[in-house]
Amino acid sequence: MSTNVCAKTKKTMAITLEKISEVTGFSVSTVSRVLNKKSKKYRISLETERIIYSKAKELGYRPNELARGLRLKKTHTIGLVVPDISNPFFASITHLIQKYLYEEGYSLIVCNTNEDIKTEIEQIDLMRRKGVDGYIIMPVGTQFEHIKGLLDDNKPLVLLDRNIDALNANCIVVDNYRGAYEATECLIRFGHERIAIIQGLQNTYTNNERVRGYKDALADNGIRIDESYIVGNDFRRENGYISTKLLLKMENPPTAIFAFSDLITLGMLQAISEEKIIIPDNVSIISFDEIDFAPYLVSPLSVVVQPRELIGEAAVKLLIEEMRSKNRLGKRKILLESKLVIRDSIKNFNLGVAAHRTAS
Amino acid sequence: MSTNVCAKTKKTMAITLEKISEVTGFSVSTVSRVLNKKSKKYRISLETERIIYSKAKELGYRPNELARGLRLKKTHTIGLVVPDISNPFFASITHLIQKYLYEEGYSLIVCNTNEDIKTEIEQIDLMRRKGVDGYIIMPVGTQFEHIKGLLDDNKPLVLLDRNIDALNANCIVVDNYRGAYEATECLIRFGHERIAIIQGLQNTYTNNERVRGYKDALADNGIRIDESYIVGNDFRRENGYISTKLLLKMENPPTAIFAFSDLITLGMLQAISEEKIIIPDNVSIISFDEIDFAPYLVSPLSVVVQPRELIGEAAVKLLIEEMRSKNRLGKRKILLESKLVIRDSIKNFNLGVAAHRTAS
DNA sequence: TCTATTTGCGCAAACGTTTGTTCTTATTAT
DNA sequence: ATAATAAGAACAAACGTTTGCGCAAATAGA
Repeated sequence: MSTNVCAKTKKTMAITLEKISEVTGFSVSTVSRVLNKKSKKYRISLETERIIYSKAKELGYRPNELARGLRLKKTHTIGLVVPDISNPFFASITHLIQKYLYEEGYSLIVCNTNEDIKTEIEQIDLMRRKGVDGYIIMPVGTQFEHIKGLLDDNKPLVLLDRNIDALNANCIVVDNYRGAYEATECLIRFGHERIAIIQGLQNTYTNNERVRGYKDALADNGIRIDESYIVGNDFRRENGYISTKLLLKMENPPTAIFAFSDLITLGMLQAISEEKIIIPDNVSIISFDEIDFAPYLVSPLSVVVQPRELIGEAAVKLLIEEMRSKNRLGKRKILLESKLVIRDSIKNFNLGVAAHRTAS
Repeated sequence: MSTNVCAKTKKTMAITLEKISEVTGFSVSTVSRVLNKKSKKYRISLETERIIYSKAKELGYRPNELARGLRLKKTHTIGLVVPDISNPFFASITHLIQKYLYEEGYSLIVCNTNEDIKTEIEQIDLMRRKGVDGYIIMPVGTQFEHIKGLLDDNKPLVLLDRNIDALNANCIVVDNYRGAYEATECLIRFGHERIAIIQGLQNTYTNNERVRGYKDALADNGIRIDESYIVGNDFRRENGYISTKLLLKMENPPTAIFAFSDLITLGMLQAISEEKIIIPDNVSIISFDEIDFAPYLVSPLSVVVQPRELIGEAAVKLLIEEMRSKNRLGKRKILLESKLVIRDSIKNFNLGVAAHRTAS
């Protein structure tokens, strides 16, 4: 191991093809071909192959992926853009994406945008410069010039969780409209009419769809839409807290609140707890996103579950497919179903008691 | 924009220094120097600078970071190795690390090891080949040859959450021993003697320390250590579920259970719920790791909180410092304090009632 | 006017790969 | 014995940067 120490700098130098070439006496090209398993194709003798292999192993050769990427224009790295990786929903998806990509031999560069479009633009630009082979993006908003630019490179790209209609890109989304519609309808069936929603970030795809589902459910059931029951503007906890406080203080407060994310629900629970209000007796709640602890809350929480595993798996599958068959196979838009899980957090006015537990 | 389309392949080519050199008539070196803000140093005229800048902007020049990395031996990328990014604790830390690194101008490559040493070794090797500038690692176990190899390159490295004593590396850990000791002691003060623990992965630093804290607390209070109350071997949910079932089925079941992770607690709650056992009347519980929903659970959960923000921030700070001052400034080991938060999940035998709420 | 200095910029090597082409030698066929 | 072929391996260009050095022209000093 003393062979890889640079004489002048005394620093250990990385083992390169050249070094192996020197010690074996074969040219760099031959070494490269052997190590890339191209011996047959280039008719390298078995003896040569054996020598090179063993020397490479002995020296602990490790190919320089930068050089390789430069030459090959392939980095085996995928860029993932996510709004907030500390959100359990996104964390879970990230986990799955990383897992599947690893199985396919890809690494992952992860970027948080914190729902900030400027950061998103910068981060995507950076990934592009780093030569990632493809992108999985959960975009912040409806602005998309920077993503359009990406499509022009024609590197594979899939939009996740949030679609941008104006963009001809692969995308995988959950049927947010239907999820919200069903949740709202369920509340209505249980006798609620004053139903509030706490929105997430406005003008995001998911939020728009959910609001639409909510409104249509009300309209279809002949309930007037009261804009004062539509509050909030952020998917985070603080929004849930403040918005709930506001709702509870109304002269005619809602009998049910529909929170548009798990973190909003967290803030909401805090507010409700502080106000010493009882779920579901005084207020019913339902939330978007699975919450692991939902069944064990003071009042087991009803939720709209999104199929995280499917989302992560489908994203990688789509991306890999597009990488394999580089010829245009048309962009695909995949719509996944959400699932309503009713627990005790909804009061059933028709029975005069709490809703019957349907699932755990 | 038609200038960047390759005549033969009809594909859009990336804008390179060479392309800018062609259209402006200046050499590649001059273009490079201008774009790297080295005009003064190399005495490039302001006029030239202006021309090059505007052309670069017009063409949308984007430096190839692979080439740059190859030449400069710097990638401005940090490798993060995490056991399970879907775990809220790790997700939260990852988020913070990414945030701080971004502020410092670094990207993040993230690897999940799923607590598997083989994956860890592979992933670290891959990062090394990709030329990351530094590493933040939450190692799986106590095996460390592969990490030692990293130290030999002398790239900055910080071990997080889990220390490896045998390794002379920077590291940031929480005082797991003390956290476990205090939690156990609290249970004892409340009159518990049959205290069980559900361990995480054995032979990890965190687990070892916690077990040690638990045992010492018992010993110091004159309680015999009963090995049958020490169960489990994994930080995940399933372990919590199964281990709890086993504990509850014992002929002489524990009056309190101390879960070594949030996910273990989740499984535990499921088991307790299925067995229709009441917390804290029939069994008291306390858990390692903050759980956002802890206050709103059927029985508000007592926890040992670890300072996530500090962990993430300290990790990045240490790493950056080591990168800046490349001269050896000695490895540092930082120990952070955990905090005990008592809620209603612990029965106080001394009062004959549930513990008084101390904090929310 | 002649030399010294400064100004402005280009040449070319290097980073570590991959791969089409070419070159040498050995083998086979005629 | 000669030509054709095959086997084995080396050459060199290319990927897109950065940077030490050198060179010409312009300016300054004498």
